[in-house]
Order: sequence, then structure tokens, then C-alpha cells
Amino acid sequence: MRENRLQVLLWERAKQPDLGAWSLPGGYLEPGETLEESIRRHLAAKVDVREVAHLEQLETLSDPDRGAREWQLATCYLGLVPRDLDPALPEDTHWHPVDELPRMAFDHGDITLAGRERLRAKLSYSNAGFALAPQEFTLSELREIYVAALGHPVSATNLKRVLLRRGALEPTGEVRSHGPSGGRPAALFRFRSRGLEITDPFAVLRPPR
Amino acid sequence: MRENRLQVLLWERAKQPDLGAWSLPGGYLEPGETLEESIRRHLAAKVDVREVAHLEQLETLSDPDRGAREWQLATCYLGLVPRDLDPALPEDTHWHPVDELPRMAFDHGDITLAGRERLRAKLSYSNAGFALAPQEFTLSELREIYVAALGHPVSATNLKRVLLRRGALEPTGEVRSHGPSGGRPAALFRFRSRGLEITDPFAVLRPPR
DNA sequence: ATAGGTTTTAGACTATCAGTCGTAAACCTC
DNA sequence: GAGGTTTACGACTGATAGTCTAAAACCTAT
Repeated sequence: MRENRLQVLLWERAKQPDLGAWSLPGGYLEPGETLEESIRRHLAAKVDVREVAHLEQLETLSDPDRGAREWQLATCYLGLVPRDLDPALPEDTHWHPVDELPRMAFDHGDITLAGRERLRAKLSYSNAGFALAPQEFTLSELREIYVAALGHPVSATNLKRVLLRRGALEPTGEVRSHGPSGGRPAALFRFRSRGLEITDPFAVLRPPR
Repeated sequence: MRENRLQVLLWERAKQPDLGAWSLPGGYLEPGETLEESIRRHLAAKVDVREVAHLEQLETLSDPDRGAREWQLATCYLGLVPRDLDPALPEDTHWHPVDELPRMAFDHGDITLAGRERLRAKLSYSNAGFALAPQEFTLSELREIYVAALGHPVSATNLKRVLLRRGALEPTGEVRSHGPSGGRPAALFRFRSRGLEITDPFAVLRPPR
């Protein structure tokens, strides 16, 4: 979440092929490391993103025609960076709104959309919001995050009720006033857990009591 | 579904390491093929399973210690074979109940359980049942399949109501009597589609009308 | 200080859907 | 035809999501 929109971190290619197109961060797997270790290493080295709140594997692509020979196999990961973190970025790296992508290198546009879809799904049946939201937040702020990520209106009443019943959210007891223009101060909340927890995967045909 | 239980196809290793342990079917990726083409080729060649109703990627494992050097990377797939298909199997290959696994080779036990979990989740928010059920079936038969796959009781009333409302099921108009012991003949149903369709991924916080 | 505007919060009401149960329907065997 | 078995149907209840209204708590301007 940057500037109240869902954004993805991209870097601009300085070499052929696809010079000038924008690319997802990543790199090669080194001997002796796992895929997750590898993507964390590349993120830290290339774009200084060391604090990824959530990282999960998306899919392994294997089309022989998807690029150069050594790129046939690529395992994609979805990583989420909370809204209040602002990692230092090199010159060629920027955040881009997911629904206004620039010219993307190779199949990275498709991969980005796949990541967005995974995020949408996870938000609905897990506490994945913790990985986008700051430590503490008002319900209105959380609602803005869900609206941006889901792409449709979200009722603040329902959001609060659902997340509270799930036990995903808890009030901090504090309130926060907003500068000029007034309004009742909003209660602050935090996510009870900062690890991914599936809350209701089997909404239908759940086991009887 | 075999003998009214959820079973997985395994073959017995005839070589070290893990001689005598049971292993998931699979093999190496050849140059120029995709992962899905590869797993279909290996299934057809090794265990004569040519009719997989549904095949989806599970996860790519990458632990450097998960086996021999050339096995560090393995992409796992979940394949579902309908209950009425009975592929010819070679000597060393058998179906095994998923909740009574034999001694498994390497990490194949964990992979099997991961596949089972994925199946459980998919059954609840998609029409994945079509890949386990025969072409036509009674509601009782379908209920047996769901019970075996989900591992908990399922109400036939709710199953029918939910799948009909989703539009996943349709009555064939036929009925089928069961041999001796009587009982009202059961109406036959079929799945309206034989391709995977996500039916209700965003059960919560769905867009308002 | 008070009035008016703004934002958040809480509760009531309604609609939808899942879980349970009882009863009728349709078949079998004796 | 009686009794047993399985399936089908509908009513009832409970839980949850969507909507709406009013009150609470703050700001600014007069």
C-alpha cells in the first residue's frame, strides 16, 4: 500500500532484451540454498527490502518459450511489505500501482496479476491483512487497505464484525484524533497475530458440531 | 476413491536408497517440455494413468537436503482420477488409503498430506468433486465421496442444497434402484461442468450488490 | 459558549444460508 | 399386504452478512 493504492515494486531493465521494460525483482538460485532463501537474498541485495511481512510461493512457470534458455524454470513468490515500511530503493527501482502497470518485461505482467489474485483470495479467508497494514491503525484505514487490495467497496461495519469474530483483530485501547476538519477520534486496532493464519477455509459443508 | 476410501497411487522402490519404501509417481523434466507435459508423460509411461480429470500444481520443493543432489528441486502436482476409472497398473504399483500410508520414500509422505489438504480446501469452494465422482451418481454416492475426502460427516441435505444453488450439479432425470434390501430409488445427478470452476472464493466481504 | 459540520461507533433490522429434524414417498422382501 | 430400508421434501432454527439510522465525540467558526 503506497499512496492509498496497491503498488508493486519493479525495476527498469537496463539491458536487452526488453530494455526499458519493467521487471519483477528476482534472480538465480545458488547451490545449497532454498528458493525462499534465494528470493530473500535477491530482495535484500537488489532493492533493499529486508522486511517482508509475508512471503509465499505462487507458482513455478515452465514454458520453454518464456524467455532465454536459462529462464525456462522460474518459481514466483508473493511478498507483502507493510504500508508503514519504506525501504531504501536504488535509482532504477520504483513502486507502481498494480492496476496501472507500465510496459512489463517478459511475462512479468501476468505474474503480477496472478499475485494480485492470490492476495485477494487470501484476504477473504485469512488474516493476511496484517502484512499490508501498519502495526496500529483505525478501522477506516484498514478499510482503505481492503478496498485498494480487493478492488471493490467494503463496509466498515462488516469488516470490523468479521475480523473481530475471527479473533484476528484486537483493540489497543488507544484512540487517535485526526488533524483539522474534526470528527470523532477513531479507536486503534492491531492484528492479534503477525503470522498467516487461515481462519475459515471450509466455509461450506463444515463439520457439524 | 477406491473401496469407498480416498487412496493415492504409489509404487514400491526396487533400488536404494529407501528400497522397499513407497514413492509417488514422477520423473525428470526433459528439455523442451513444460512441467505439466512432463508429469503427464511420466504418469502415462510409468503407471498407465492417462485419464486424469484434474491436474494442478501444488508446490516446488527446494530443500538442498531433501535427497540426492539432482532431486533438490521437485515440483509437486495433485492429480485426481475419477472413481469409475481403473487404469491398468504394473506389478510394483498399488492404491493406498491416504490415512493409512505405508513407509514412504523421502519426503513423499509430507507431499501426500499436502495434496490431501489442497483437495479438502478445493472441495469446499469449487466443483472439484467432478474429478473424483463418476459421470453419474446418486446423492448418497456423492456424499460418500465427500465424507472420505473431507474426513468428517457431511449432511446429504446440505450437500445437495449447496451444490445445486452453485449450479455445479444437475439432475439427469433418471433414477437408479439398488439391488436387494429395498429403498426408494435415488435420483441420478451429474456435474454440469467437467472443468474446475471456483464458485465462491470470497465468501466473506464480498462486493455489495 | 454555542451552533454546525465531520467522522466514528453502536445497535437494530432484514435477508440469506447452513444445520437439524420429522414425515412422506418409493422401493424391497417375506 | 405388512414391515423394513433408503431417498426426498419441507419446515424450523441458528448464525452471519448487508443495510440503515441515530448517537457519540471531535473540530472550526461565529
